Amino acid sequence: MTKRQFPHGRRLGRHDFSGDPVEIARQLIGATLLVDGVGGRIVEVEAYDQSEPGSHCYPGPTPRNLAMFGPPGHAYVYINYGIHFCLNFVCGKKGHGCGVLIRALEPTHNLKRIRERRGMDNDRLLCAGPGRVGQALGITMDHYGLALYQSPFSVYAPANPTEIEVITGPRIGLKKAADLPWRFGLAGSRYLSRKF
DNA sequence: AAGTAGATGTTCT
DNA sequence: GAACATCTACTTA
Repeated sequence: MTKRQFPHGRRLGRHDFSGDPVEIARQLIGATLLVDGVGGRIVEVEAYDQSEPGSHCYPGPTPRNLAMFGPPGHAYVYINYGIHFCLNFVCGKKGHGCGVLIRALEPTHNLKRIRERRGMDNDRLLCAGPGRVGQALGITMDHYGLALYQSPFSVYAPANPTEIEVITGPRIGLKKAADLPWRFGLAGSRYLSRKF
């Protein structure tokens, strides 16, 4: 009998997000993210923390960033350039602002729906960038603050965490704290937003 | 392949 | 007003 290759490991719970955002960002590479059953494998993320000026939570709690000061394991959604809905996983401990921006997915679940939402057939570009991920998954402000371990979200650990090669680099699009190497990606993936 | 401009609206100075 | 954790379409090579 042949060994069954499962697409992913166990479902992540709230405790999986309570920790250092840089460490969690690294571990999220290769995980699977679904919203209402639509999504794919996480191939690129960035970490953000209250302690550095590149982060939205650097100034402390505001109406916009409040979710990042709430419990870990919830969604922080922001609108970028007036157009794009970008999704973050809130990490750390309640009261300390930090999170992980989901920058790119390898689409694996319900490609049909993703292509519809994105209005294109080029699989490589469906989820290659935070704005594209938001559109592909149908993210809106309705998702702000929702738990990642409950419907409509589901996040699954990688099936084979030891075989995943993670590459690191500076975060994209920042003028402040642009030197921190807090961008992480799946080595060799063709679904990255940009080369490392 | 690489560069530029325009879209579009909330937040910050 | 300016900046902004970006994307697309269009230009130039």
